[in-house]
Amino acid sequence: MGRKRTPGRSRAERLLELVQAFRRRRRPVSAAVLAAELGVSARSLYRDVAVLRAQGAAIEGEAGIGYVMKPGFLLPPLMFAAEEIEALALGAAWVAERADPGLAASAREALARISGVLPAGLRETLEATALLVGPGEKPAPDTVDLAVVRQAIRAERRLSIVYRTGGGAPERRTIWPFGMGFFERARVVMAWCETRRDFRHFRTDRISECAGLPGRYPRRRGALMKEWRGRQGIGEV
Amino acid sequence: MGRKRTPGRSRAERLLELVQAFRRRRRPVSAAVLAAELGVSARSLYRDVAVLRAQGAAIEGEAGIGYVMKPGFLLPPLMFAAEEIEALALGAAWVAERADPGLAASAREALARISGVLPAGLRETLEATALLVGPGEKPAPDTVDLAVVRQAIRAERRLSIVYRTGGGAPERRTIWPFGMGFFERARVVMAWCETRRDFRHFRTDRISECAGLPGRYPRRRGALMKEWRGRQGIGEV
DNA sequence: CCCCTGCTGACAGATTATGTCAGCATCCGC
DNA sequence: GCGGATGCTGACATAATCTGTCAGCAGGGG
Repeated sequence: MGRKRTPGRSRAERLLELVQAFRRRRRPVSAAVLAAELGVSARSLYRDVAVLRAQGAAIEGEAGIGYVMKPGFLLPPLMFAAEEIEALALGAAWVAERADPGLAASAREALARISGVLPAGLRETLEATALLVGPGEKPAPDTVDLAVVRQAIRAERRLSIVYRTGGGAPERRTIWPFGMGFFERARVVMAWCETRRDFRHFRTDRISECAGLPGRYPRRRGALMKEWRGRQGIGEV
Repeated sequence: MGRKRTPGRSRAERLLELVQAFRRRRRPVSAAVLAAELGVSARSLYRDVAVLRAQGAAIEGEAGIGYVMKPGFLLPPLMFAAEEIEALALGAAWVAERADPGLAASAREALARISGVLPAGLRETLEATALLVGPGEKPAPDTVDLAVVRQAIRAERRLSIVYRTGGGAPERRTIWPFGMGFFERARVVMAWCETRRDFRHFRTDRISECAGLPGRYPRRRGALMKEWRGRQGIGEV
């Protein structure tokens, strides 16, 4: 039963305080100490830690030791040359304009995050950027969400897709995706095709279904990429 | 009465999302739009704004207009998501591949700076990015250093260039550059041409000489850009 | 004048947060 | 191995908070 509670600040505020408390320390801290510092019970502190972890904070807890938060939760201040900011803004603008909607949104989101840690002068440069991406023919819209494909690439997971080849009927295939290529008029998934036992490219606008399969594929995607590059006669990037 | 509620994320999470939503925009946004974006009622959004203000966010609301958040909120943004890093990497790769050498180098440099603040996992994502820019026809190389042009744009300085039009002999012109457009097969400087007393585009590969003149041109480049947009029938970005 | 928009108060019901208690697992020093 | 410190989880009951709806006021722009 929640007997003694001092309303105090809101939970959101307390969570931020907890982050600051972690950042202030280098040595491990016990939950009891932090709980006392924030004026809550140890149980609540465990819950708060769980929330921060769910948000992506790398908080490590060891029994008998305490908690340590590794850096990389909040974005630290960043400094760039003006031309570097313009280069980032232009690249993000290109992605926002020519990639699939999910990646486009991510580009805008990333730029917004960077904007949040820039000094005032550079932020103006970013907001008033004069570098524009020219209009042009865009790739046909996709049926499936390419974020699913990218997720599979990152996690090295097999995908089951339904693909319509140039002149044929749709076929179901199982692939090991390891890359995605962005051309001016098309996007392509690079993969090892289990069905064909060879490397294959799949235009994203011809994929009508796409579902991740459980388990990883048995090779590293870096190795697949390297082998594919060799076959393509493309050098290292 | 709270009738239809989708549990969704916690309030703390939503508040951070709201900050990001503000940072993503430069133009005023209405509470209704933000509420829809966050999946919450307008009333709740007003409450959220009140909370952020209490935390020190400079959010300005004007009746009939909407909200604008001024920069300088002490709460830094959260770390990038994996897909955001991929979006940045892809954009930078495009710039590195398709822009002029100076801007390409800046893009790589900017990415290196970002890489420096990433936690290990994200740095791997960045370094082993699976998103590639497809090969394609690149713009013809330039004779002049476009960094000079960009510098002039940033500083709103007049430029003296020698330009070769489609079928004519090279001419010297004085221009007020306010933007640069990156097309698939060409790069273009957008400027007000003093000689022609009108807006003009200049393909960068046809500029054979380029030198900054002292002093600023008498208009703000943002205003020039806006007017040019109006003439082009291009909406706001 | 009308519409859009910010802003506030009230209310009731749903959701969440919290402390207490109890127990298990893990790491360290002894 | 033992004991203490510590992380971690579940259950439970109560208090606090959150939320949407409704209603209304005020300011800005056309």
